[in-house]
Amino acid sequence: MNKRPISIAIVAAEAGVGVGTVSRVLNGSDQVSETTRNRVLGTIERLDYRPLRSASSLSKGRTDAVGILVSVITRPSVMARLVGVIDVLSDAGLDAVVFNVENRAQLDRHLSSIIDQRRVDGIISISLRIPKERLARIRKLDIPLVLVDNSLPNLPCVYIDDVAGGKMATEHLLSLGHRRIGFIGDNAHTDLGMSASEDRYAGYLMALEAAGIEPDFDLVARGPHSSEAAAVLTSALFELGKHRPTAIFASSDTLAVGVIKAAQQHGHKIPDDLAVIGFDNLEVSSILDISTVNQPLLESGIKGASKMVSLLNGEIVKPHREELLLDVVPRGSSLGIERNNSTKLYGVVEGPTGLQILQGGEELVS
Amino acid sequence: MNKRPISIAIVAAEAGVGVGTVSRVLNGSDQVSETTRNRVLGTIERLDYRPLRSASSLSKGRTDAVGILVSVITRPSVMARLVGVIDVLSDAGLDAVVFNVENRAQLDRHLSSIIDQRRVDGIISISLRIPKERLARIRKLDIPLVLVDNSLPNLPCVYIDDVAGGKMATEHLLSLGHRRIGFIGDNAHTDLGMSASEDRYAGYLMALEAAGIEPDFDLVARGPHSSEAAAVLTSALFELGKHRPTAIFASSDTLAVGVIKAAQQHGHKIPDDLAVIGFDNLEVSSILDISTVNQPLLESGIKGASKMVSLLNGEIVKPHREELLLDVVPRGSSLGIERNNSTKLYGVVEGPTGLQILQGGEELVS
DNA sequence: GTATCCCATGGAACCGGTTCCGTTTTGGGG
DNA sequence: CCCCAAAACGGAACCGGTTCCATGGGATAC
Repeated sequence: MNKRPISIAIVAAEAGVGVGTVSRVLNGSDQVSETTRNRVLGTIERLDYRPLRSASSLSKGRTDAVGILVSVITRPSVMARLVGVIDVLSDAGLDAVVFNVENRAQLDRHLSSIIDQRRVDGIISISLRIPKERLARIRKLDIPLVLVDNSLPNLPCVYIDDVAGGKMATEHLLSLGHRRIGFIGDNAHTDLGMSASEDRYAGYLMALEAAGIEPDFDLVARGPHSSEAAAVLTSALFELGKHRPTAIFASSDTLAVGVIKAAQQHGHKIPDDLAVIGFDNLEVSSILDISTVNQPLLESGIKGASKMVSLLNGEIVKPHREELLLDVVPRGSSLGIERNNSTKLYGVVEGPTGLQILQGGEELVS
Repeated sequence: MNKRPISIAIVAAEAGVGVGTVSRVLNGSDQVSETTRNRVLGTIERLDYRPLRSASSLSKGRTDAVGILVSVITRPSVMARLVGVIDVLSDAGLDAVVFNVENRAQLDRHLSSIIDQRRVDGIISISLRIPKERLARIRKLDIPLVLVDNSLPNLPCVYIDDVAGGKMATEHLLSLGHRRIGFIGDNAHTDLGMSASEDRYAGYLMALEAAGIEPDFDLVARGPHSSEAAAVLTSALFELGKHRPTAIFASSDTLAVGVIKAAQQHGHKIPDDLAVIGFDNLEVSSILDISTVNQPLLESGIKGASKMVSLLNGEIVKPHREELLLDVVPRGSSLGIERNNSTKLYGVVEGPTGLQILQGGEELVS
């Protein structure tokens, strides 16, 4: 066995051509005659040769990889965006290098190593705010940067209007006649600049003001981004007795789940005793029939990554800054109408051992 | 401004030393005198120089990156493992290149490009079976491979015994007196070789047999891995009337959620009319008080990535193959005991605008 | 038949580090 | 003060592609 992997020089020698010609064939140059091309391709095939990534990176001056900065990756909303990003990059032949960021120090460290070592051609930041000084450096070095779920002037980004979304959610509860509306949100995350929850809170206040309702801060609570925390906070709100809220806007579906859980534990009926609306339209909200504000999560990732691909190809990014639209999805947790949310047409058939639902275009496996 | 980025030659010239010396300083060789080292470090600092990743990759013959093959990434269980992997790699200074695989063709394409272009130093496969022919190639090229949530002879891997887990879950229901126990699982995913659901089904059959119960295939149902599908299948099982199951083992918590949802829609009380146990111990099962079989998800990722780091450092991987332990987590969906699952000691305090739960070591933000 | 042009091609230089080898410097003992 | 081994160091060769430039040959034009 030949220990040393096959290099372009070996291919060239074997095919009886120069290295330049092999390189041109590899990169689809039209400066190669049909016969030569075929001979080289044949040799490549025969030797099972693949060019080494790092070598071509060095000479081409680019890595064909994109760095993805992600905050608390476990959140379903973040996940969905990430999947969209990865799929698009993958289709474009770009490596997706994922950096999980949990605090400011990590963000700095990752950014510095990414930028300075130029291990990637571009950076996609999901739900994270890039510190100003880093931003300046990125700009100076001309490294493409796309923001997903975030917005900054003069940068390609995909974002939503969280303030408007918070307003929509609150207005939905107002339209149902509620006047004592609580808010449960995340702790302000100044560290990484994730301000969605606070922005939605701002929208909540705006909606109340527009309705001529004085905000009651006893109905406002914040905690960690978890259902458990939301449940504890909701329980605390129930201790207000007669002054407790008749509806709650949770700044994310994850929190809404906790709110509902707490209400049930206290013996309160949803939505009669307490109406609830969340945010994000996660899978869980559909399953548990929770009203929510839908935002296109997967789409945000897809569009963000597409912008990156365009940037790297030197194309003009069509909508440089793109705002995705929100819409209220009213469900049982606020309307009280029993919805049949198994709307998908699932065909149940008899399988070899028990019932079975076949998946799209899939054959029954015996 | 100097357009061209700073290279090691510039640093060497500036510091009045040879490139070799700068390189030695960068790589922490002890063949450099203290004074020279300091001078070089000073110059590096002053010029803000960072070695180019692709250049050092080429000459060192390694990329300092690890490829992560992931199946349907959106599943919370897969996610958790992925997070564990990324965090460990990141701490070890390795790039995490994520490849999302949705079908066999994609798996092949990714594997081929990863392997042949040597874009990564090692491969971690999460919940995926690597085709035999690829495996042979990986072995021949001596590319480190670690399996997470999967097991193959002679390969470092972290896995669980799904059969035993299925048995444990079923035994839990049996111990509560149930005799008509249903099973709801995933469609066999022969494409990517994800067999967890089928393995758990095997354990289910074993437990029944051990208890002297003839399996009733009318109580078995499979479909896509979603709550909605599970709900539909559960509804179908309810149509059996008197012969319907009194308990259901769902091969994942995601499915268990659908089972419970369907039972509630049909007016059946959990667990009195129907006991349910899931698998994975996802966050959702804790929130919804669903009994489950706990498996260490995050840990599997951490351990798998640690093995990879050891392999790349040329160290011996301590437990070459590692089986993680499972345990039944009984909750309200089978026991019917109202559990207070807000066991965490959350301290609710008065914030500037409303109630607030402070997070670990975090300051109150004003 | 010859001049002209262009297409196809070979190969050297280059990308920016690492490493090895040969040379210089250092330090300590005689 | 000299000698020698060991430490420190400089720099060429190298990793494996890409690209540019020079060259050769064939086709076209005259």
